[in-house]
Amino acid sequence: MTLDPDLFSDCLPGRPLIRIGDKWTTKIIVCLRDGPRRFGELIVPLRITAKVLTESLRAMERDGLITRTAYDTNPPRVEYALTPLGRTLLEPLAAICAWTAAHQPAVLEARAT
Amino acid sequence: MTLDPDLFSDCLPGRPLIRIGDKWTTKIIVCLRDGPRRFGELIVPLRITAKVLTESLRAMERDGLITRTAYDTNPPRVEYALTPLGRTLLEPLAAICAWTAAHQPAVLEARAT
DNA sequence: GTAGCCAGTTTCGTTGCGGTAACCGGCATA
DNA sequence: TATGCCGGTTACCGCAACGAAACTGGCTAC
Repeated sequence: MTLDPDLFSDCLPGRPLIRIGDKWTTKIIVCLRDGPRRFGELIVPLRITAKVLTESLRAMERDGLITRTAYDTNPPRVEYALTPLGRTLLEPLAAICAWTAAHQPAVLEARAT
Repeated sequence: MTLDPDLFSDCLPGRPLIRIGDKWTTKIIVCLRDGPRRFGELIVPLRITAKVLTESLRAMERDGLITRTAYDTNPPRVEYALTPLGRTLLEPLAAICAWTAAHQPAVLEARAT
């Protein structure tokens, strides 16, 4: 019982990470890695529904991870882009991706036995 | 529409990561960082219920991340420990923790405005 | 005038994670 | 006899994430 009950207070909040634990945030960030993208350019490769994509984008905008830019053209054109803050997430995300690529087979094998 | 629809197939499976997206796995791994721990030594600092802890431990055992060792004593004594595979998760997890420690204030500030 | 494009919104329903509370079985102590 | 400890199990429940489908609105092209 030697563990500090608040061991995680500054490192692992309620959820493992702000919006990193959910299904879509990480994928959206990876998708915006190479520059701004339009709504329709996110919805197709992510295979996400419009409603869930909108919700995710709004939440990430609130958190300062992305920006939303609407152009007053026709048909409407909206671009989403990573903020500098959002861009800082690419590095730890890459560490996670590397771990998955390296060890997922081992996990799947363990799960099978 | 230039993105490969299978962009994430080898990097970000259905969930962001095997059992990394959920609420407890990361905390359990951090908790076992310094050596084996008993059931009761996990349940107290994690502030988790017995049912959810049992479920999480079983799942992590299936995935080969931890081992469960039951000693035939009285009262019963069960120890959980990280496997070498589970231990490899500490490094990417540290990257996430570092990001959170560095940028969580910025996120909270963005959320407030 | 009708059809299509883009970026949504709305409604409704499903699923699954996590939580609460009660209970169990073997042993030890009072 | 009963009470407590340890490591669970079981039944039930609520909520938030997720999804499918239909609809909107402004503009353009046919």
